[in-house]
Amino acid sequence: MRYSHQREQILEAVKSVKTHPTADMVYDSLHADNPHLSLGTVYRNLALLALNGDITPIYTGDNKVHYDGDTEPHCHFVCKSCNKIIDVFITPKIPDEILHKEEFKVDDEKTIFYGKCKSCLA
Amino acid sequence: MRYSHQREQILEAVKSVKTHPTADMVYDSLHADNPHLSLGTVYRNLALLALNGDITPIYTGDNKVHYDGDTEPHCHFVCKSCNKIIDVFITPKIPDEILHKEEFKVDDEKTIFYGKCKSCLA
DNA sequence: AACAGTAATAGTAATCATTACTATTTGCGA
DNA sequence: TCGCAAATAGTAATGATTACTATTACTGTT
Repeated sequence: MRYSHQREQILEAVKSVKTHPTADMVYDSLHADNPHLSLGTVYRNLALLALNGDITPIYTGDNKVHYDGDTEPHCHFVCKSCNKIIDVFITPKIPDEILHKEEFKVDDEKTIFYGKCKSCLA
Repeated sequence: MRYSHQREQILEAVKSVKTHPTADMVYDSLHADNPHLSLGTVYRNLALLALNGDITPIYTGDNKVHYDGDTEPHCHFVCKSCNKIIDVFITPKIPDEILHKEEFKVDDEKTIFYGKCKSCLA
């Protein structure tokens, strides 16, 4: 994988925020300073960076892929009202009985909690 | 919510299989016997049934919503090669420290394990 | 420093899942 | 049976994502 200025910017854009942005959000945040940046480039690089383990995709069910710049294993909370994603710094533990199944070999886990955030509860 | 023959069929189609079908798959499985069934009806009813708690949506990251007819709390395994979804009958336990957070109130949890299934490992 | 080769980008078009819209049908209470 | 609101069928529209292609720009070599 060759260096590209765009990829570096995209990685930095995801790493520098705690908002778990989508491709569209990353594009918006960079487009002002880089008018020639292409949305396709953002999509392709987010996928590449995720494949590379530099960022983590989150599938909340809102029909958009969000990305987390923090690759330390942790969980997420999703507000069913406003769709906000909040980091939950619990280390998910893959149960031993799952690790030794014959049917499959697990190498990753994603846990999402759903509910209502503080401001939506009020 | 008023009774409809289509909704009953759609619910039955999801409940009767262990394959975690998408709207498209449900449509295909019913369309042969019901040539006038509309895809939009399938989508609308799957969403309704999920809202009602009769089926459970699964967001694996393959950009399609899958549905599980088994509403007992359990986890899923997703093969990163063939995208097959396998039930993992572990009762996920929401940790106490999460249940008593001030920032949000949790009322649901979804856990997905990722890896390779037996046949894709071979 | 110029060259060549190839990976990456920009810009646009296409795809695919899902939702919206509207005329028609149907469940169901009066 | 009548009437009405809810549900459907069929089709059009939307929105996220991917594909395509000509152009650009890294990077190893001379």
